[in-house]
Amino acid sequence: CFCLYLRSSAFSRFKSLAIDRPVNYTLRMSTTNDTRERIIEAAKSRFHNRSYADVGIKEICDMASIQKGSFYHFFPSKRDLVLAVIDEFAEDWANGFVAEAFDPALPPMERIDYVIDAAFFWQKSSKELNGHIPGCLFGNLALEISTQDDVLRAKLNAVFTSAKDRFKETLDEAIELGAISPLDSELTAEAMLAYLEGMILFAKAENDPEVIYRLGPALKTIRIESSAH
Amino acid sequence: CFCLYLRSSAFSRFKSLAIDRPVNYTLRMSTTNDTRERIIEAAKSRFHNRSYADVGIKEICDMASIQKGSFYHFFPSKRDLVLAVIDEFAEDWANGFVAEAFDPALPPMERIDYVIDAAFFWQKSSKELNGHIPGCLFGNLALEISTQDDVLRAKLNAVFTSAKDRFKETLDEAIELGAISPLDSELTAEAMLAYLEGMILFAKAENDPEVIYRLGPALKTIRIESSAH
DNA sequence: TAAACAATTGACCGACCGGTCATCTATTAA
DNA sequence: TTAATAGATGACCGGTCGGTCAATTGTTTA
Repeated sequence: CFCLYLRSSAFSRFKSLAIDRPVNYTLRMSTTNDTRERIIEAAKSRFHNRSYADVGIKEICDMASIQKGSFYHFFPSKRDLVLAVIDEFAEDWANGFVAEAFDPALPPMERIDYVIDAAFFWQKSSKELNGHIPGCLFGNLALEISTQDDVLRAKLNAVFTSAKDRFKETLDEAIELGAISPLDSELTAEAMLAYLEGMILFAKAENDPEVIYRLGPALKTIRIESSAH
Repeated sequence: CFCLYLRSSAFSRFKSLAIDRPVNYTLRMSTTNDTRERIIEAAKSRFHNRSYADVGIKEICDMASIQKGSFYHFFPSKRDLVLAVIDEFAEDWANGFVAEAFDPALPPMERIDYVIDAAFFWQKSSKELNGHIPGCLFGNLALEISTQDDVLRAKLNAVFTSAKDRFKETLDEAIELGAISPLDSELTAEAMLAYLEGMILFAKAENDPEVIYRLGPALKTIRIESSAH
């Protein structure tokens, strides 16, 4: 499973609260109360499987078994919620999907293959649960709200950039080992990530995870040459 | 400009009404009353620049300078409206963007370059108008509603398939002319379209049309080999 | 000219939207 | 033990959502 929700979220809460609170206070927070986490967990799942605009606060509260007043005790607005959801999901992603796919023990170009596998199994297992492929939460949100909220857009961009960096490291390593001929690793990394999002978009549109296996082989063929100096 | 709205929409109305209506009646419809077209035009622009869920009927009516009752005289529901919007936009797309990019007078692989140019200028001019890159309406809708409405999903798939066919024709022609080495043109066409959608997603997330020029060169490097027999 | 029908109006519907607030309870620190 | 504060409650707010409808106006056919 790609989700290390409990571990990662408990850690992040501890970290953020420890800054300006006494230690024993922080311990209480991180051990007993989980309402905030339940809200985020509920929102994460709904936003991922439907859309930001389509999911209401009431529905999230019902799913987390709390009242609306409690929600606004933890989040000033729906927008602040989705901001937190992106943060948490990015952490899940980095610790789960990305960490698993970009395993440093693997030869660099095999990691790229592994990204395809990871994406396939993720979407496939989601489909088995809900009947529909949810796609990539970041891609979904990026297309839904990029024109409407520049702060959210920037946050999503940051997530993409850190994912792109993983591709770039891998490509640089592959070049160094002579596994591939030199290229512009920065741009090629971005291109590969774009292709990955495109594949997932098609898989979602066809509601068929096999699309990822069909189109996957092209990922490693993507190249952008270094520009001449 | 990629939009031949007036010409194409007038033609489609004529066609669809001529089936079961007397001729002079059809002529009146296609010459005087344009309310339905104004509704679709307003919805097309709003859905493209924001999202399906975020745009209300009231707002579309205001934009088209009609009352809500008039809207429901032409469309049974919001869902039927977006169905019609997809139809019209697909026609605009085929007659504009696609027809222009896949110019048969050009050598096949140059058409692929031209797709990048067309996508770039389209997004760039949209940004100059509204301050934000709208992306691809079909990609936007596919990610927003694929999990919620299988009929809409199927309709969007049909649009993608017809676009994919243009890529496939072009690749087959290039292979025949010896411009590229043989490959699986069906899959490679789908892969190229996926990459195109991925590029546009990134351009929208960064709100920068230049992304399309940066990542564009990789489009022609995408290859999926024919599977062995 | 009259009947028929397309087109339009604007008030109206219940449900739900994001968000507020006074109030109460549970926990903690002093 | 008490004062302070976090957490939770549920009624409530104005506004908007998609959608309905009876009545009116405009145009065409008979």
